[in-house]
Amino acid sequence: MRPKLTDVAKKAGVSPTTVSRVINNYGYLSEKTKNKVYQAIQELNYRPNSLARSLQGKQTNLIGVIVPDITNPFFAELVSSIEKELFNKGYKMILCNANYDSRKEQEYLQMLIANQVDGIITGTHNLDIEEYNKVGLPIVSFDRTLSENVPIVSCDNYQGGCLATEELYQSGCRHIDYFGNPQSITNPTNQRLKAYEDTVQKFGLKAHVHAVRFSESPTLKAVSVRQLLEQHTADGIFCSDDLTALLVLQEAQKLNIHVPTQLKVIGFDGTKLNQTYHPELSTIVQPVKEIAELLTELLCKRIENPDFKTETNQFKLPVKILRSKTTAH
Amino acid sequence: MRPKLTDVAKKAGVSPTTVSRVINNYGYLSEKTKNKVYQAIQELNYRPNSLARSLQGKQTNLIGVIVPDITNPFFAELVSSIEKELFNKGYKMILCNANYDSRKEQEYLQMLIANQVDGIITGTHNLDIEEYNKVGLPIVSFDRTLSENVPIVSCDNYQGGCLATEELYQSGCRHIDYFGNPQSITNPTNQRLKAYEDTVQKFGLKAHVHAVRFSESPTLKAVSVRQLLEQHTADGIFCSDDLTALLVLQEAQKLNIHVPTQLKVIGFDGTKLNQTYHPELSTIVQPVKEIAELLTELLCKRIENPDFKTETNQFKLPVKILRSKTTAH
DNA sequence: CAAAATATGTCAATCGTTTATCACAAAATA
DNA sequence: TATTTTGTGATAAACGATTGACATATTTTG
Repeated sequence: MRPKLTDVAKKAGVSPTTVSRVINNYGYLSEKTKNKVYQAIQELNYRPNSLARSLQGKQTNLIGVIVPDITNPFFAELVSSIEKELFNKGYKMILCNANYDSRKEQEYLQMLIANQVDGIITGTHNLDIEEYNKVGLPIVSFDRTLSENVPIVSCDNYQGGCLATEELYQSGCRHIDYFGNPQSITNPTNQRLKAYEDTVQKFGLKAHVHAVRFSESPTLKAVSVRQLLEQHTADGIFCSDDLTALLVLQEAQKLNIHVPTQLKVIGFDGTKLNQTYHPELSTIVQPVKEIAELLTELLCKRIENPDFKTETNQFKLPVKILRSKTTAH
Repeated sequence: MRPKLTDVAKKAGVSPTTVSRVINNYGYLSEKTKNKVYQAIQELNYRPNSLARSLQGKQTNLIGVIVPDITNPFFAELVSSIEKELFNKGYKMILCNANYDSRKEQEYLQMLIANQVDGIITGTHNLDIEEYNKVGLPIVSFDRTLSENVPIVSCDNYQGGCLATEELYQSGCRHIDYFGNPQSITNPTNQRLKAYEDTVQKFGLKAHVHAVRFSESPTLKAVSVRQLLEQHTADGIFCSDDLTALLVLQEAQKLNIHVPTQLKVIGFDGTKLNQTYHPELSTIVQPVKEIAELLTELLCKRIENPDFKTETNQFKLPVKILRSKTTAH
């Protein structure tokens, strides 16, 4: 049996009240008793039962983090950054992999509530916004519009879309295709598409939009990509994420379409992983660290003060373009 | 304020005891009252407070998962598989990114205990084994030796090492180098090295072992790799993980060393990510799904029955070789 | 119709900790 | 010396749910 507060009291030869006072550091305490208690805690390897503390009114220091897919390097890096931030602030993370499955997301949401998490960071949503409104907990969201009063952090998707499209144009492309995950209009990542459309129009070009679902298997995605490449119509492709861009590069190579001379490609996300293992890929780099910092910052503010409000609930962080070989001219 | 059991009772017009009976499904209950209660639960969006339940003696259904680095695709896939398994069994995961930092690992361990997790899966350890013995909770380990009575699951690292080395030899390599993360002898992944040494010896070749730390930055790793390649001594390299193998391929290309004609390369891990985006890389594929299944299976057995024992505490799962272009001849 | 089974309620203890209140020292200050 | 400050203990009520003991209906069965 795990030692409890009364065991520590007995060991230290003081009252339970005193032990609690030492742990929570309030009231009058002499150095001597403090040390006695600390020593007893050490010897028994005692840790206060979080459940009991939290039940009594203290925070749980648990944060629920919901993402669609942790095996996607972008989310892995985001989660890693969030975890770092949370850890430094004394919070622990319950990771929920929703897998683009609304039932799972719903179950996780209920579980997080039941486990009395102090707050939730969500980077996915396939649920009715209503479900999130019912939660009654501090929430912040990454790249998803949930509700009026849920802060939403994202990179400047529109700016990224412009930069990417312009890069292709300036590298000489005149028939620029868009490959991307089809999204609802309210989804901020949809701004990448919007920016693409606006930008090609600005240059007097036509938009060619192709939907490729994230959730689809890479094999399936590859087939769609291949079909498109076989038409040999595009001289530039803007992919809404790097993994799709890599697929395009792969299929292009198989079809002996030379990049960047015959076809230029640019992606989106710019994970460290890709920067290291695919430095040739031009891409739009999301400021993952800054996103994680802002998400946790906003959430913690809300936890400390539930009435915490900012003028706006939309936070767009600037992206950077990484020009490399796949858009060289 | 979140509704509680008594609120549900009031709403349904029954006693708190009855509500509890409905939730926990025991004693005599009429369909009518059950429905009344269910409806009240629905209307109030009530969830029993996990903290209170667990404090009362029920399980927390929380499992701590400790890994060194979630941004490493291998661990991302492992964590993803573990999460799937746990979710299906009704458990939730607290993800701990230890970052090769023993202080952080220690803090996380304490936190998991304080949060009364039902069990721990650990895939890293930089702590004294003693720390883990003190835990007094069901633990299972991936690829790390913790203690006599902690089950340890890993792929058959030795078999993998043999397969990899043999593959290089059979593809014609006669000067085979080993690039890997230096490990303590007790670490099961060290068996990859052992297998390499045994196998080259079997073929009458000399072993050439080069240490490259996982925890080092890719840039630093790349430098070591480059230095080695510049010597142009090896005609085959066995890397103890795929990421290092990719680095070797990259540096080889920069130095105009052609793979596989001048140099053959084989990695280890075989993540889905690499299989998709680097199908050219020959590698040893770890059975991630099976590892995750076994880990959770063993842990759950221990949770249900703390005295659960198996004849052995070492579980080695067979690996598969994936022959591809980087070892073609 | 009596006995058993079914259905619900009341009450209280429990889990481990926090925290307020009251009490009573001993030490420091006026 | 009288008073305040400081240090400690004892006691009890929370937090929200579970569960056992017991009482009391109502319904079903023999």
